[in-house]
Amino acid sequence: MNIKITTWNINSIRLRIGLVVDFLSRHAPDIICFQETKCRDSEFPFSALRQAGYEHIIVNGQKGYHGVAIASRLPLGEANRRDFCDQGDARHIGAAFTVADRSIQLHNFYIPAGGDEPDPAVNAKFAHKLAFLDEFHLWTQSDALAKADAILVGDFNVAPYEHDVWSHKALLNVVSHTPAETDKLKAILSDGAWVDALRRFTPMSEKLYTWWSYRSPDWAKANKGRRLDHIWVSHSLGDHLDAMDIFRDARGWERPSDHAPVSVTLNF
DNA sequence: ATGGCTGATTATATCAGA
Repeated sequence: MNIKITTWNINSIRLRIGLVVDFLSRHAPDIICFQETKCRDSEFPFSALRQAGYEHIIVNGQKGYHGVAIASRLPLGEANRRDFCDQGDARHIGAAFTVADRSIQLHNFYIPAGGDEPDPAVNAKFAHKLAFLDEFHLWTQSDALAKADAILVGDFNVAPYEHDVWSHKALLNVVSHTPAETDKLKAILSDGAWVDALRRFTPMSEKLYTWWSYRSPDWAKANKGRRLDHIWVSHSLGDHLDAMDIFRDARGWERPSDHAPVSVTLNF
């Protein structure tokens, strides 16, 4: 059997619930993970998602910004929400689901963007991002996770490889592609516990983007994108990866998110 | 050409995104 999992930085779930329902009707993932829901849990559009067939919903929101959620056709185990860096931010939610008699942990992240200045000494947001990545690294090595079937998804706000950005040279000192960030992300991957699922299907020499700035007057023509959104699977699941899609069309829908939805399909 | 935009806020300018 197949299972399809989508991640989408939706940039306000209330504003774009219509686009979400459209996406779900067209592509029918089993599970969808959202970032930047930008609402309190009490304001989350549960009923629209339930009507679309996603009965199992867990949320970790806050007023106005950040916020993550998971909506699923499959039952989800108890939600866990870890406050990385102890700042009270809603940036993580996780839960287990079962497929083919295997229990798989699913963790959904919204890693800090990091502000403008790529210097932790003068930019507290960048310092926060680097500290978050360090804590994330340690957490991936914890026993509970290291021995599990697990999938990590979300907006990591880092484009780790040369061809994850439109110009490696132009962005080397731009937050999201600085060596301070990309080295940390690559170190987590190179520990060997994770498969970068999008790159599993696309050669390192090919450009691959999931985000295009709102500021470009013609984002599609300029195509100055970055691969900020990620799906990593534990090595135990690597051989089950069956397909990957970046739904670039969704970036061109009316009043779009600046991120495209990204899916992987696993086969068991 | 790192911002030319966008979203949320007991708003009408400020913060956040990246």
